[in-house]
Amino acid sequence: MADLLGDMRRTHHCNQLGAENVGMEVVLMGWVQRRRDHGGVIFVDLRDREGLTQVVFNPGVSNDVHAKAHGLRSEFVIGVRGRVAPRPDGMVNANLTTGAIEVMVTELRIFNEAATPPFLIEEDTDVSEAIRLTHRHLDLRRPQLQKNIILRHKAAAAVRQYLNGNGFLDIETPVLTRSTPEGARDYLVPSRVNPGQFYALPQSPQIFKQLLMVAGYERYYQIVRCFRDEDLRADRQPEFTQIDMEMSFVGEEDIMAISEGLIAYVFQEVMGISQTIPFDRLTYAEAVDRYGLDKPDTRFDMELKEISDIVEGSGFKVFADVVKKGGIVKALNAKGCVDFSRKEIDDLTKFVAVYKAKGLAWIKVRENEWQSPIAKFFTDEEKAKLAERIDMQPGDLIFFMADKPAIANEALGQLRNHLGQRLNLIDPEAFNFLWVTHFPMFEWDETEKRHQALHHPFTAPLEEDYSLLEKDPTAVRSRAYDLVLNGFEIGGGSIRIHDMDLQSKVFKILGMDKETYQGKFGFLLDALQSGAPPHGGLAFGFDRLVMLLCGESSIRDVIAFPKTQKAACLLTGAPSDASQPQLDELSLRIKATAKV
RNA sequence: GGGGGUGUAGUUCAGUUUGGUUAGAACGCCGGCCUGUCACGCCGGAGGUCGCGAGUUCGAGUCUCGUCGCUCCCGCCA
Repeated sequence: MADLLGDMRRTHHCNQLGAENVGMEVVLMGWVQRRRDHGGVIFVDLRDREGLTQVVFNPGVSNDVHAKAHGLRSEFVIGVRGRVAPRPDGMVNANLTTGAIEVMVTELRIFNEAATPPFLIEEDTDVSEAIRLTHRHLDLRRPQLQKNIILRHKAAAAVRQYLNGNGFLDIETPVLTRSTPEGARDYLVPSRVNPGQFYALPQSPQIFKQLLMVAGYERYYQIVRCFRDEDLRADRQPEFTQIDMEMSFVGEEDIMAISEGLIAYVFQEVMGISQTIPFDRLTYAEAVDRYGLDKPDTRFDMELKEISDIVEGSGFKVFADVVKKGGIVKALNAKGCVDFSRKEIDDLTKFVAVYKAKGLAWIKVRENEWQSPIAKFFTDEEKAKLAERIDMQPGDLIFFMADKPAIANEALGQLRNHLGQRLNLIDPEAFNFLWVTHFPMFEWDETEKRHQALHHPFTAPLEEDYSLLEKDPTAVRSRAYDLVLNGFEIGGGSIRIHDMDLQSKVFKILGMDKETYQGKFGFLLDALQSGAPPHGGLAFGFDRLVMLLCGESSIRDVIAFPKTQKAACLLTGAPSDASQPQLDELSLRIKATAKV
């Protein structure tokens, strides 16, 4: 039978007591981390969310209490009353904040016993993630996870504090909303009172925050849950949290400045480290040119060099033909890697094949010669130009990629990241921020034979590119910007279109006729005609940001109750079947093929 | 939708290459001893549908086929 709390009340937490408390009578409560029973004296490490304190049961103090302590097991929930005593000489535990003292227990209450946990509740648990997620309430007891979740709270608190102080209003937007055709797959919720119709869960509050600007609220923010029914990744969950912001009467500079201030504040409050602002900037074109990716990891150099102009007339047909067909040839200098084995290079070739690259040419730069299957195809002049462009030095290993620009850049950019890690070029303590600006407005979708918005359809085009909207949409640059941290996109936003005619034109370029866009976005177009101020905003991926702050490699480690790769919750068993009466009420029928 | 990895005791793994008696280890758990440990120590013990289902075989943890879970990646994610 479990003891009741009664009049026992905690006086301190388990990371609080030190030499200055010696002699004090205290009450601690928490979980039994470990029991070390010496037959006589029994030591228990008592754990609460703040830390550990060693409590001591000595038969010399109380025989009854000592006998009761003999039955303690891992994860029992107890309260102890006792006197703080200094550890005997030589018994101080320097690894423990409270290691100078211990609590000599005079009263023990066992509030609850606990089944033997399926894994040890400790810092470095080696247990599979499936088991951790199935017993998430136990996993969440681990110090590492508690630290992450507490840090997440602190980050959210700092965000609110900063934005509140800068005139932003926290305004809630609907979770049951309308499906929008562009973008990710929606999560749908059937409407009982409107049979056959569905709400969609928001992929982001995009349109609502724009409507709030039209409505005159000027500065809005929300730490808000968003939903996308797409396949998962280590940094992607079906429901995730955004710091969503929007401002009126501003341009890019204003939003970037507020964002930098926000990030710097969060880093100062949460991590106690200051960030240099403003952050560096690159245009999309420059980022792709130098790093191959639109979210480059700028913690290390090793930039890509385009060599199309040097090799287009060369005797190496593979390169020359690619350039002739509109492709590019780029090089990556892996400094000092000349001794990579044939197998290592083969493995890297397989690595880039994942990104559709057809091959990976290479040159090993030795003291007096190039060791390479392709060196023989180049003239001395071409060799000299290559050596200069790529900064070849003896000891270098040069990789070449020739392909369509999108493939060559992506594959070589990913190879750059891969080598950066493998060659330990990355300072794991560093936080490198980078704005990427001037994204293209549209990209051509070959399968659907139409233009797609790269960002979203409400993003404003760059004014100087207006003239290109009709004749060459893919050349139009947008007023969109992403914030990149250590190679992760942690935020993105844009200046929005606040003019009805321009918005209609963009819808048309996206392949919608007037009837279609009036039907889907008529309410937005109406709003734009009713006094819409110039406005723009940004949304941060809060989970990713916290993941990087915590030094974790998966957002599941900074979300209290995450889902698996199949979008299931192993703890609750969601998703689950609906009963026939529920389905009937919603006018739904399950296809026979959906059931196994 | 596709590719890779993985699944054996409560947990982490070995055993699978080359099918062969009672499937091992560590930690955890249970019992005993132990008054200064903090990964306590010592002695003893319990614990396994080898993910699931078919098949091949005298015999399957091991081979074949299917299927499911977890995970990483590609596609997808405006």
